[in-house]
Amino acid sequence: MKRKRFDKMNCGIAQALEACGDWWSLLIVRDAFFGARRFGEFQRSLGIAKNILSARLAHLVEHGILERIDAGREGERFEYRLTPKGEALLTVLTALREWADEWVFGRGNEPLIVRDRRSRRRIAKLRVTDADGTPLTRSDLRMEAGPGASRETIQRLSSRARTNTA
Amino acid sequence: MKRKRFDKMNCGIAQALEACGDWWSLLIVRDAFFGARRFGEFQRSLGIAKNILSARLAHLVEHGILERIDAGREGERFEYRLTPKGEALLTVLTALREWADEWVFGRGNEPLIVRDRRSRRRIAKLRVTDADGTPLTRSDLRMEAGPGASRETIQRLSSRARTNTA
DNA sequence: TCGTTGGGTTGCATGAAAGAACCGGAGTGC
DNA sequence: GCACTCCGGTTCTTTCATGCAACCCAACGA
Repeated sequence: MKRKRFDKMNCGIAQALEACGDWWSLLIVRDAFFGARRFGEFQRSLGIAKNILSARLAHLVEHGILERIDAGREGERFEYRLTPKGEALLTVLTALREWADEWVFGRGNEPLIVRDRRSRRRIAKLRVTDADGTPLTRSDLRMEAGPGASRETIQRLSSRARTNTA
Repeated sequence: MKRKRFDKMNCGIAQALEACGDWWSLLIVRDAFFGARRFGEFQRSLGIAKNILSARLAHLVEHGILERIDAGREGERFEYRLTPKGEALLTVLTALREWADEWVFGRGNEPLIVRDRRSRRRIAKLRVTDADGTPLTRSDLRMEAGPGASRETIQRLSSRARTNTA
């Protein structure tokens, strides 16, 4: 039985995972952020099998996250570069890294520090906030159906409003 | 050949993916954010196979993202609840959703809108910024080894500093 | 008491990942 | 011109993970 895909789900998280939620995919994107461009760079840096890397790169290209560009004249040399859609994953990567820094490594054990190139100061931590910048947590939030909500999404949200108040 | 795991990698993104980067895992966490607690709730909501759900829940509990709590007196009824470590994944889920809202669905087609419960205003979009709040993109950033960096991480960063300036 | 529901486990069929081998074209040395 | 190497893959085999259906037992519920 083929693995279930998320592309029919009416949910942004599912769609994002469909595009780059496969095993290895976000590490490939991370390497692209670090400057990797060539097949061999990704392969050596990650220690991934070549056939898997090949499939993942194709999937990311298909979803518009990477772009495959001819690099050698007339040749069979290619580069994989982040598109704007791919560069927009910076928030996702940053959120993952900051989560692990705090909850896996612990403060003071971060393997990587990200700074603003000019000011040399560390970047600000990502936070979910109100429009005014007040930090919010799970219980402060309220989910509503948006313009693109399917009937199931609407039903799901309204049934939850009745039954659940966590 | 057993699937490669990321738990030995000296990288926050890899560690985060090790904990919740499996297929289905973040959707389970999403459902927990939406209020799901019981095995059957997750199963019906996601349409996931029961054995896989069982394995994923165990993995998330093992990594301290969910907590398994007795729910029936004396009984074999359990609930799965987000721990603080799990609730901290809110930024990750938000980053994924906002990315898909913009790059998959497109503005004006979001299936879900998240508001502050009190002010009823939409939450602010996550952005990677300087300490002052100035938005930053990939080229504004500079990666440095942190206190928890391994020798390989240090080498990797210094070799990149020499060869690459993207 | 008997049926039903919840919360799983087990077994099987099939797809996906790891690793190694192979391959064709471009460049390099001689 | 010819061997040799590197790059960027593809193909093959083995083993693991996923999906599905069947089964199971403890708690409720009537």
